[in-house]
Amino acid sequence: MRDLANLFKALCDESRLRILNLLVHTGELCVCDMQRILKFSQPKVSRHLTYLKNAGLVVDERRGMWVIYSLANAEDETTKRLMKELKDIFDLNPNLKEDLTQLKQAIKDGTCTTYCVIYPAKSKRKKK
Amino acid sequence: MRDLANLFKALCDESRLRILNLLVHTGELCVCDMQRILKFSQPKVSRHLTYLKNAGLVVDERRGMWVIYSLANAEDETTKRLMKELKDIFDLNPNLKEDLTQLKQAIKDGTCTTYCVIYPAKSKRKKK
DNA sequence: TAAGGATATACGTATAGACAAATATAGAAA
DNA sequence: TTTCTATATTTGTCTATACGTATATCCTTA
Repeated sequence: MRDLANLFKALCDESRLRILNLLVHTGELCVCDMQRILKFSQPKVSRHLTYLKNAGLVVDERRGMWVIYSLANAEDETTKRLMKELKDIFDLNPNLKEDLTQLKQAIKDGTCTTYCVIYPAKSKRKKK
Repeated sequence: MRDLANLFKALCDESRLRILNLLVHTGELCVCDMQRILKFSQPKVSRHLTYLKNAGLVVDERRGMWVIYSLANAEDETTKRLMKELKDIFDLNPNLKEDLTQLKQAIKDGTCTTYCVIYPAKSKRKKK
């Protein structure tokens, strides 16, 4: 019960929703990419990612110099359902769509570290 | 965007989720019933209901001495989808189920004002 | 009008958490 | 080792909001 409230707590911040939106569409992204795309300060991205990680919504993995965050595989049915719904809800939102435009632009410009430096071979990757 | 975060803000409190759960299953309920079933102080119920009302999730209507709260008909697609999903999510939660047991008990005992005093004729009512 | 029940609001306190700025740490490369 | 880049954490400040207590308001009924 408290779990359910905490799940929504992780979702009740605009910055975290924007981060999740990027991850929903890419699967994974390094911190500095989110920072650049969303124009957040570095500590700001980091703090929100820590929050999402503690809430069990994302996982992180170090890749050399970078830390890659990706969506966690939800363990419980509730989180699973909600995250699935979230995907659709995100697509209804114009502002979130704009963030995705920025993301695509960064990939095209070669300024997206995850796609252009860490994993240059492919733009769609399989999970490890 | 801020709207979406605010929607989740309304859902990120355990007390408000418990209130919504009752409303999801009854359609409508007066303040004093929620207070008794959830064992909340009167100002606590009232404050959370005001919060939910400002968030556009519930509407209120005075019926003589009582104020009846019911679920609002969501105007936007996002809220609509989320509330629909919420219904299923609530049913997965044992604690919320326990609240419903208390509710049914109150109806049986005749201590549920909404069902036994305000609308004694029927236990399932149509909306006004 | 007075009284009482139902509901809302005001106030003070406590806590969570958002932010910026500064600092710390980790890994890569010189 | 030193340096640079990426990321995390600490600190201090500020805001939102949860709570209980006290008080106000609204409506019904005597």
